[in-house]
Amino acid sequence: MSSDSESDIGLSKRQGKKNRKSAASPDTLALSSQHSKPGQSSASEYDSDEALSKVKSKISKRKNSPTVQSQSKKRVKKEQSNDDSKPLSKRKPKITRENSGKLDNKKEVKKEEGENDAEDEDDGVYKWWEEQNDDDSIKWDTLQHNGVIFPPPYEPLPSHVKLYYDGKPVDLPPAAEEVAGFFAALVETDHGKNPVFQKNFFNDFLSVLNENGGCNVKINSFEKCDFSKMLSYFEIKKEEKKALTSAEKKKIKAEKEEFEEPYKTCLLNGRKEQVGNFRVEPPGLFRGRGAHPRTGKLKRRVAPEDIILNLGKEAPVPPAPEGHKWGEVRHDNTVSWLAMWRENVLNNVKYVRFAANSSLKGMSDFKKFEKARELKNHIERIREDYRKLLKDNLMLNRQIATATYLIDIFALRAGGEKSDDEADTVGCCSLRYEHISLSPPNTVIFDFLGKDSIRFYQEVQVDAQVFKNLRLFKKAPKQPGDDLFDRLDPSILNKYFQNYMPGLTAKVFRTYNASKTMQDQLDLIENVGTASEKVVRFNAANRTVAILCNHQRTVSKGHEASMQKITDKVKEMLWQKIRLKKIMLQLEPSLKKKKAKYFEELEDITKEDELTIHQLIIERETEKWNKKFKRDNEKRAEIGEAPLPASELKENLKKVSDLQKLYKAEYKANKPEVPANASVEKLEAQVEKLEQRIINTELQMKDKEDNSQVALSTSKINYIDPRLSVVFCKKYDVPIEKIFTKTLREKFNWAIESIDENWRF
DNA sequence: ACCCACACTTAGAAGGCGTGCA
DNA sequence: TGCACGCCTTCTAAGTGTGGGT
Repeated sequence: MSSDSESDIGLSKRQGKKNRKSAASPDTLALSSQHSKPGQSSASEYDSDEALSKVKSKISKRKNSPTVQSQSKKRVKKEQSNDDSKPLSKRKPKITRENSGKLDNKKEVKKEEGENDAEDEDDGVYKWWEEQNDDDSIKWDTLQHNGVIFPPPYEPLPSHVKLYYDGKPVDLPPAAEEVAGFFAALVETDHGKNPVFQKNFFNDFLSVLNENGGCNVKINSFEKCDFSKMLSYFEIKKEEKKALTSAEKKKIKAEKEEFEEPYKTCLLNGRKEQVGNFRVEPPGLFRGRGAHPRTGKLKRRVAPEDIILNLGKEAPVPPAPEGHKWGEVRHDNTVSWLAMWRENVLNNVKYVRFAANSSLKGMSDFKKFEKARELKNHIERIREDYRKLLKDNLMLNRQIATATYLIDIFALRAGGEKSDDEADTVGCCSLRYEHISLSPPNTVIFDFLGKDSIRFYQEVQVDAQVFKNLRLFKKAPKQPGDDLFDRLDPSILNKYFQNYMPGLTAKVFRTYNASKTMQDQLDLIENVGTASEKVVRFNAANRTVAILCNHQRTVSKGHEASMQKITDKVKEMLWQKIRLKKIMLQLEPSLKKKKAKYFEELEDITKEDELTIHQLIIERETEKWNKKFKRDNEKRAEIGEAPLPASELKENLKKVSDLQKLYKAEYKANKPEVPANASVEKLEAQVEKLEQRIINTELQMKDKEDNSQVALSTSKINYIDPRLSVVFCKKYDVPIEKIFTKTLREKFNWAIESIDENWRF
């Protein structure tokens, strides 16, 4: 069939790898290239390289640009200062107040600080980015914190709220009632309707029920359980909470704040830092993403005995809750977590960590982006090499080259092995036969579920040799279920990457390509227009990156409806516009010939459309007046005034029906009525205005549609070097607040504070 | 060489909250 | 001025990558 009878593609299934379908014969190692025609590759290599050479040429262009020169100068400077760098711990005894202090003092400190964020900065803030710190194996010298917050104990439901089984109320022991309640809250959601979720929940519910002495009814069928009473009780509770006065709400919030205050921060090397997730995860039903085999299982309540605390030897150990002990207290300064426990559903470890704005997180974020920037210096060679390696005789090498190509060009993730009790999702190395389809000469269709079971669907053109290789990797006896890259796993790939650059791994390519793309996109933006217009363009650039990384979100519930609304609005405006033009022609029929173009669109609205629009307007107006009448009267009733007479409403509705009559007449006559004081000039101005509004609305609509499935935040938070955004704001005079939310500004403070406008990724 | 435990980053959903508009 | 809507934060699941033990 193919000219690629490039011989033996042995299938070596790594041991321990998830057993999918067939395991074909053990492999022969070499790939004899004798059949591969030399001319073949060169002939077809052409279009393939387009994407790449584009990238390359941009890189080489940049090399000669002045910015790069200034950059390299900077680097020299940095290196010099490197020389006198001392270990982080010895430098900067810049520890202010409450240094060795007890955390308990914090309340007063907090009061002093008041609302002012900046105040904190002028003496206390630690500008770690102004220092050198190459060694990150030691995370801290001293670490003090107050432990974790446990969720409140379960409060049984009032006795009239029950689970019903087969129509009968059930007296559940509180522990089982709690689990039933978890499900009740979800019955109407996708989770609650998912059979796997239901089954897993039900099994665990029954175990808890048995563990706690059972109940008055023999429960053995999920279908006979009626959770509706519980659900409506929860809904009532929610309503009640919402209905509280704002003063009450404020008070509750303040109390919560005060209680949480000690847990929100900790002392790292004597400096105050935020803690991220200081709350222990409450019990609940595991909400796995995609087709997760364990979704719906009970995630059990975590006891203090399950928790391992990590803090400095010198730090006081926070007391465990009354009558309890901590599982363990550890003093490991090679890690940056404050507490951990093991969760029962997947036996995964959960950590309590520093917040994103902490120095430790900031430093590693900074290093991540510097590493990605370092890849700039190696990417050309890497690309040259994998280009050659695509034709290598050794199967392993071909797979390495092909995988690298996919990771580099399509920003695939590494794709580690997964076990049977997780959702079946894949990345590059774990792609299987069925995940790509090949369509000659060089089109590849990817269709698979990636991280979080997000679908990756792309039809792309690839390098001719890549196409050949993929066909080779799919060659019989391989079949659906088999690994495409049967010789590969992320660690092999990463080892290969290390040859180019220490610390280079598959994920660095994603960061690099994302930030590089952002830089290129930002370079295209002209410095014109208002700040908000520039933000729109920034977001468009951001979107390019998000699409590259396949960051999606589920379309919101109301999306379609709200799109329809805008479409209708546009149509109505169009109709208005055309109507105005028609009036114009009645005033001055000769215009039609004089400005033929201008009147071309007169036929753009069908009679049918016209009718619908008429109806829509009439309905809207009627409703508007009815509503207003009702509301006004309600208000009057409240202040004890007599209701407005029905005649008032009638009068207004009369106006509407007059309008309706007018429209009817227009529809019949097939031409609008000319208003008394109309003039061509006035009408032209009105048309102009409408035209502008239509353009704006359509733009807004497009933006909305484009954004409906794309999540910009993930790339903004994790992939786009924040210095790019900061430089953009400085150079284009856009307030940083328009790009970064408060949280993001805190997280990226290092970028905001340290960058001048000539910085480039 | 492989496996697994561990530590850390990256991810979308859910829910809260502020705001702009009829 | 109420409320729908979209933005932001919180939550926790789901990845990647390292390193130690066998």
